[in-house]
Amino acid sequence: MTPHQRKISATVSHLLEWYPKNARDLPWRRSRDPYAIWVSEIMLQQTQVNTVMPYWERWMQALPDIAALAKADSQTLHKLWEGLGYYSRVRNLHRAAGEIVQLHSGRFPERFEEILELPGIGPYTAGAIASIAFNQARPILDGNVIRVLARVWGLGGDPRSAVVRDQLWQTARELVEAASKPAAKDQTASRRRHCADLNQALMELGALICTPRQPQCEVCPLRADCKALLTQSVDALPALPKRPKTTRRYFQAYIVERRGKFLVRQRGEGAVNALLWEFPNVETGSAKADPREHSSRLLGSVSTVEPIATFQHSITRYRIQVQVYRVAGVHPRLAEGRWVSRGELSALPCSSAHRRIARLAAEPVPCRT
DNA sequence: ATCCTGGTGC
DNA sequence: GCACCAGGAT
Repeated sequence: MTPHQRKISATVSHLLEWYPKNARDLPWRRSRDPYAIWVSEIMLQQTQVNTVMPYWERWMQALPDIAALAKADSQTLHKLWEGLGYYSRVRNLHRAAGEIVQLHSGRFPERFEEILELPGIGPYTAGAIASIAFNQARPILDGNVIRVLARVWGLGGDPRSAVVRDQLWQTARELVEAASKPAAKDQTASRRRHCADLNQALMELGALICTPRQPQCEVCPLRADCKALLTQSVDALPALPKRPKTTRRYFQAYIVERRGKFLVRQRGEGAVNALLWEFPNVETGSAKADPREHSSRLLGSVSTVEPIATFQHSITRYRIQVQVYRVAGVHPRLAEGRWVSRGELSALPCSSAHRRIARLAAEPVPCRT
């Protein structure tokens, strides 16, 4: 046995020992249903556990199986996803459910290659489903696992470079394959879900102990195996490249209310936040752009334009300032969009920013003094 | 306030 | 190699 193989095997033992005692009791971990695990993995892409939990519960309640998802309409799905962001994920879930019904008789495929074919499922998610739902020896590599492996093996260099990325995948593969083979010293009945547990342990360790900042190396199950700890380079690993600087952008949004109804419009298929509903808005060049000029250009004609609020939000690398105005005197014939009641508005799927504007719209018009 | 985080698809 | 979103940590 080479030193490398010994390290792989020690890491597997330590992780499998640690995981059952330290894993969080997350709702999707109580399920073996590949559908439930798939939904959780898609939600967990780019989104944190605490955010996902209520969404997953609601989703599973509303759409308990693949057939229910396949039959659901786009508006229901977007409403269930509202606020999670990256809305292409929900469209891909729907398309994939359709493919599973058509191509796999409604049963979630078990072969890795077939899982990987489904829309919205890449190498990470396919590995996660194969290992967690079906206990197959498939590696996973997400941000958490990259951090753990880069530190334990002391891998410098950009983890996104081909060389380091291949090293990381190879290590992840060796770990899960080692977990899949019964160890000489431990052949009790407890050896069963070891591929599932090993992969989840890697992620859980990254989430709870081997964190980006202030990792808890003192209590880490891999502290005896960790190269970075030995060489005091934990804080320097993984060596991620700096993110590009954020760009400031400025938007104005208009609350147009007439006879208790609000003017809203639906975003196009190819746009950011595709198919979501929004208040009329324009991107301007600066925070000082004239709201009267921009709103009348967008809405035909306006009488009064009153500032309501300003807030910030972020999409990808953009830092966006939204100035919200209440606009009166809009000709319903000139303004494009749909007029909806307060109740209808709350039923339409919106991005977080426009849901926020909807809350402002619901507030009573402030009295002028 | 200012920093940081994250898989897939094109 | 970039676009996609909404947060959390400090």
